[in-house]
Amino acid sequence: MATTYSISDLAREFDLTTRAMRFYEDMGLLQPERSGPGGRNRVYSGRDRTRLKLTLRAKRLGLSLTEAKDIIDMYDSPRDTGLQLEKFLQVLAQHKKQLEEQMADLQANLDELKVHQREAKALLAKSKSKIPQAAPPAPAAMPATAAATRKKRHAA
Amino acid sequence: MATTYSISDLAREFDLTTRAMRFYEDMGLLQPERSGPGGRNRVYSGRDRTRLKLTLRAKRLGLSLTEAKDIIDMYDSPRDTGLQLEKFLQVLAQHKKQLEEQMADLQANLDELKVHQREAKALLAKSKSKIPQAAPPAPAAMPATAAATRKKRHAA
DNA sequence: TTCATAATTGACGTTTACGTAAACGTCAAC
DNA sequence: GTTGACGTTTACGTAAACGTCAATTATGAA
Repeated sequence: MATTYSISDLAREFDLTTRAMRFYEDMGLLQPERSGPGGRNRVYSGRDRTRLKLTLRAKRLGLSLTEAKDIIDMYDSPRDTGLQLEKFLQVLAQHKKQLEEQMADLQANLDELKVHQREAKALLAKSKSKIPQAAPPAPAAMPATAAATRKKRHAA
Repeated sequence: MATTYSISDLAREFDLTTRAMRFYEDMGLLQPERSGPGGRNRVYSGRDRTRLKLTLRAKRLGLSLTEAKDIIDMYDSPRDTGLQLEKFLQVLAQHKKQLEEQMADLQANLDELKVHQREAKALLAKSKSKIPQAAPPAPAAMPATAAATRKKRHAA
C-alpha cells in the first residue's frame, strides 16, 4: 500500500497549522481522501505531499496560492495531444522567463549586499587598526531584500 | 539643483498608482518634500526614487512592505561606530543567507522546469515523426513556480 | 469512566496592500 | 468661465491567507 499521512503529520513536517492545510484544500491545492467513521478524517497521499511541498516553495518565491495552484495543476495535468504539448511548452517558456527575471533581481541584491559587506569590513578593519573610537564618513548607496522570514508556530 | 519628480512621474515610471505611492509614504518608505501653495504637492528626490525602486524589487522577491522598509532603512542608516558596523555585518550575513536559500529554491524550480521542457519536446518530436494524432503515456513528476505576475494599471 | 489528545466543521477576526469613490484646490487652455 | 488634467485628504471597501475561538466527536490511556 502507498504511504499516507495524517493532517498533523504533514503539518509537523512542513511547520504549518492544520488550519492552513484545510485552507489549502479549500483552494483546491490538496485533495485528501477520507477515513474513519463517516469519512471524517483526512488522509493525504504522496501526491498531496508533493503538491504541498511545491506550494510552499512557490510561496517562498512570492507567489499567491492561486498562482501556485495554476502552475502545479499545469505540471500535473494530462498532456496527451500534440496541441496540449505545444501549449504546455509555451507556458513553460513563459514561466522560465519569469524565473530568470527573478533570478536577476536576486543576483542584483546579492551583488549589492556583497559590496556593502566589503565596505563595512574595510571600515571596521581601519577603525580597529587606528583608534577604537572614531567617526568615519557616511554610507554609500543601498540595496534591498531578504528571503521570507516565516513565523514559527506553536512547535512546543 | 538636484533632479526631482512629481508623484505621477514616478507612478508612470514604475507602473503603479499614486494611491500606492501615498501608501508607501504612510509606511515610511518614502518621504517626499512639499511644494506649491500651502505645501500641498509632493516632491520626490532621487533618494526617494532609489528607495522606491528597491521597494519594488523587494516586493518582487516576496517581501512585505514592512520587511522591505526594515532592510532599506538599515542599508540607509548611519554606521559611525564600530559597534554599529559589527551589528550591520551580522545582519548582512543573515540576509545573505536568506537570499542564498531563495536562490536554491529558484534554481530547483528552474531545473525541474527544464526537465519537463526536455521531456515535452521529446514527446512532441516523437508524435510529429510518427502519427500526428496519438496518446502517449502520462506526465512525470511536477515542479512549481513563476515570478510575480503584476497587474496592469489604467495605463490608457 | 473520565480525562487528555487529535480531529472535524463553522464562523467571525485580522493583517497586508492597496482600490475606489467623494469632495475639494489649482492652473492652463479654450 | 468652465472644462480638464493633475493634485490633495478622508474614508470606507476588498481580496488573500490564514488565526482564533466554539461546539462536537472519536480514540486511547489512566
